[in-house]
Amino acid sequence: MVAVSLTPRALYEEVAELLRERIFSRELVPGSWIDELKLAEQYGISRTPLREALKVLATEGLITMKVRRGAYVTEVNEKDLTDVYHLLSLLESDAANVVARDATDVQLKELQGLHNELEKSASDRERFFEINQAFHMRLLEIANNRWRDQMVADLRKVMKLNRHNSLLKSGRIEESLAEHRAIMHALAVRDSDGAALRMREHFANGLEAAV
Amino acid sequence: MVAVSLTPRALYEEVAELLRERIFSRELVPGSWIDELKLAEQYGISRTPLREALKVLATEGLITMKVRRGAYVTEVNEKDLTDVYHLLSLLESDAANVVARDATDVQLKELQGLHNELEKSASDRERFFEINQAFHMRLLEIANNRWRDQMVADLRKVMKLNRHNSLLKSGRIEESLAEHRAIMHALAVRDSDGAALRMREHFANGLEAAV
DNA sequence: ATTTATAATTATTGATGCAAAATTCAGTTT
DNA sequence: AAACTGAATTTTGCATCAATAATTATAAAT
Repeated sequence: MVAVSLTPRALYEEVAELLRERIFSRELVPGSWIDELKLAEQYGISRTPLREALKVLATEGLITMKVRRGAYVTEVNEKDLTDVYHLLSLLESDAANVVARDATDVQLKELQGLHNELEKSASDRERFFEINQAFHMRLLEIANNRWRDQMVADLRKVMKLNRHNSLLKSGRIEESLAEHRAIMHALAVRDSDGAALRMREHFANGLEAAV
Repeated sequence: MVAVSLTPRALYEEVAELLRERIFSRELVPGSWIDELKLAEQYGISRTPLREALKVLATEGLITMKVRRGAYVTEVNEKDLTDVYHLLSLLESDAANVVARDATDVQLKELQGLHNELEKSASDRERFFEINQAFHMRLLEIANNRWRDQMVADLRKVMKLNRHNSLLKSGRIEESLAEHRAIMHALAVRDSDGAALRMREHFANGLEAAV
């Protein structure tokens, strides 16, 4: 018996995901051209779904397509990273603003629960980042704007093109925790401007580039 | 002799543009399924470039794809419009903030020039909207963040899916002009927070949904 | 020897064909 | 009459094939 996915994705979706992984792992380095024939052969598929996958990645910004020349992995320079990071900060701080204003008490309690988990995980760096990510994801979900969610997801993918996406100095964990505490407090007392401001500060201090 | 474009776009790009027009003109109404075969026949092309065009539109959010079911024009409800408009306001007000802080004097003079044109066009509604759009475009260009530009472009496309995208009551022109004047003043005196605030107010008053 | 032009090779873009899946319609059964 | 089963039709998804443009290599001319 063969296990079959409940929600079968199209082949081009699967391929797009595989390519993302290879790009993020820097097996496909920024600037290098994509060899359609070679990849199709590697995956044992034809070039049609591969090309469809490439178009998806192109609109995500991960690869760049040149007419009649093919596709190459997008090169992001320092300015690109700064620009993208700026937008992430803008979008997530706005999400914090919205959540402080509109979230239900139950939702705020949920965030508080996640934050408490974070406080307990300061010693375990791996777990700290896991909970941290969960917190930000949940915040976005509660802000309830699927268009923003999509934009944040795409921007984060671009950030991952960066070679040194490990801004996670262990010394930063304590500071990061303090910033998170400030954000959570502002959310809890429904200080929307304060929540947005704290989130921007949190980003300015540079932890959130990771993940 | 046949005129040939200097930068020949790929066929799927051309088709994507044609489909966008048909969607915006509501010839293809939100919710209706896309008939690949029929469209390919109409354009006299095969299904391959058409399908690639559909994937581009899908990532732009104009159409939605269901596995093994096909694609339909995205339906945007009131909440979607509110959400998208909120993000446009956020991104453009941030652009105003950045411009007030970082633009060169020459660039600010250029914006002032556009604003002066706008003042003179209050009587001609057609021209007013034209100049208005040019002002916002130029502001974004000067803010100099290609990722934001891309996001704003995509969000504006989604706004155009709206049936009543004519929030342009003629009485609003005078008020809109006053708001623009306030924005321009804040930019001119490099009051970045003020510029962002005025831009948000301008959006809150609802003109910028048009175009 | 260097540069230009032409030919050959390589790679991308577009068309066609085939297989698989989903929807629809008809027929039968409860 | 309504509902369920099954076949037929429609449509999507993938593969293969053709042609079109670009790059590289080779040859000739200045």
